[in-house]
Amino acid sequence: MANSTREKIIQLGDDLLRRQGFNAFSYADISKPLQIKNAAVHYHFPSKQDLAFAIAQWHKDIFDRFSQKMATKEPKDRLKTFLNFYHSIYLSEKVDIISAFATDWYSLGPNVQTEVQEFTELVIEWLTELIQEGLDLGQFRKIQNTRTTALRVLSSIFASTQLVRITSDQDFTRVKNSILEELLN
Amino acid sequence: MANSTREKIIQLGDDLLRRQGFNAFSYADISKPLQIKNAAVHYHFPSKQDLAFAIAQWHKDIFDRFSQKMATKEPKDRLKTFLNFYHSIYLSEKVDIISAFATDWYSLGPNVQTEVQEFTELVIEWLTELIQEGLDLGQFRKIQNTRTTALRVLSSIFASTQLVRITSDQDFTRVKNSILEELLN
DNA sequence: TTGTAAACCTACTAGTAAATAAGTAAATTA
DNA sequence: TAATTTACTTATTTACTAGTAGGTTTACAA
Repeated sequence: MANSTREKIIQLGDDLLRRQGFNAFSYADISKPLQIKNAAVHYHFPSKQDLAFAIAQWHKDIFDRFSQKMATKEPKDRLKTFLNFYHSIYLSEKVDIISAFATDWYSLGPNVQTEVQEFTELVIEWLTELIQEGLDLGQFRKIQNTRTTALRVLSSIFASTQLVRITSDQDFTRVKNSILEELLN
Repeated sequence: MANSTREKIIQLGDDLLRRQGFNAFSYADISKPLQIKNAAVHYHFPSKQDLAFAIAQWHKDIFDRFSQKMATKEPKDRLKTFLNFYHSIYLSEKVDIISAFATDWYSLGPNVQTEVQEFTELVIEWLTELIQEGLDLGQFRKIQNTRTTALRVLSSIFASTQLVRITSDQDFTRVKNSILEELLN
């Protein structure tokens, strides 16, 4: 199943969405590299909205597996893994999936928007819990409200994947390290 | 000059770019509301890249006037005005111009990219100086390297204008206040 | 063996995109 | 006043867009 055409379309669609934006790629950009016809993509995803929905779902699944795998690790390491995950994103010239969806927000159908909202809330809550646990264990420093801290960590990381396109690679590492320094005791 | 067709096209183009994205609007979206023909837009901006360039330049000019007007004010007030400026952006359902350009980065021609890079560096340097001054005057708390702090302020604000599209309005205010709290003595 | 459904393909439509050529009216300049 | 430039319009081109109708192959089941 992992290498089914459907899966390949989702992965390539995700790549294009995050590298170029939702309105900047077409079904042809997907069918050509996969060496299938345009209509084959439409067979799996009748409309582009259906594809967007599937991509959102896919990320939900990935994050679910990620958070389950991380559950046993301690907050400090979970945060580091999370930050490193985004580090690898910016290296691939892509932006984070949430910011990608956010910028193309008004091109998305209501069901896609709902799916993205659910996924985002999942990530924020995961981060909030992580920070709370870190505080309880004395690994983190208390700065402000945990959700606010979570939002700022997320914001900084999201924006960084975009900002480095404009400024320099160094700037990402700078921000990443400062988040760690700020939180860690 | 302020209400010339050229100026109107730039302002409407900026609005569309930041609300929908570069690839999500067409010349028709500009010509229709202005009640001119499609070709009239092409007269002023032969290609869409020319329009993007003009929008970038326009923001450079605006920021130039902004920073000149702010020059006499003290760092604390300058920062507050800056944050409030972005608060008004998110209220208008638009995203910041830099993140808008960043997400559509690979749809932009090299000269537009250069212009955006120059503008971004201008803003970062302005913020860096502001923070340094605030530190010298004892208004701000030293957290880390000034450029890093500037990047994090910028990142948080940029991402927030995007994130609030997905989550709630409250989350923006949360982040905005936390930036102030963190910096101010 | 026949039937059926999944996973395609060929061929097409209707609409929209950016861009251009050529013409025109009004204002500006020589 | 004549020539030129500015700011458009009409009309068209080329290319691409998402999406669909209907036919074909393959595999698997009854």
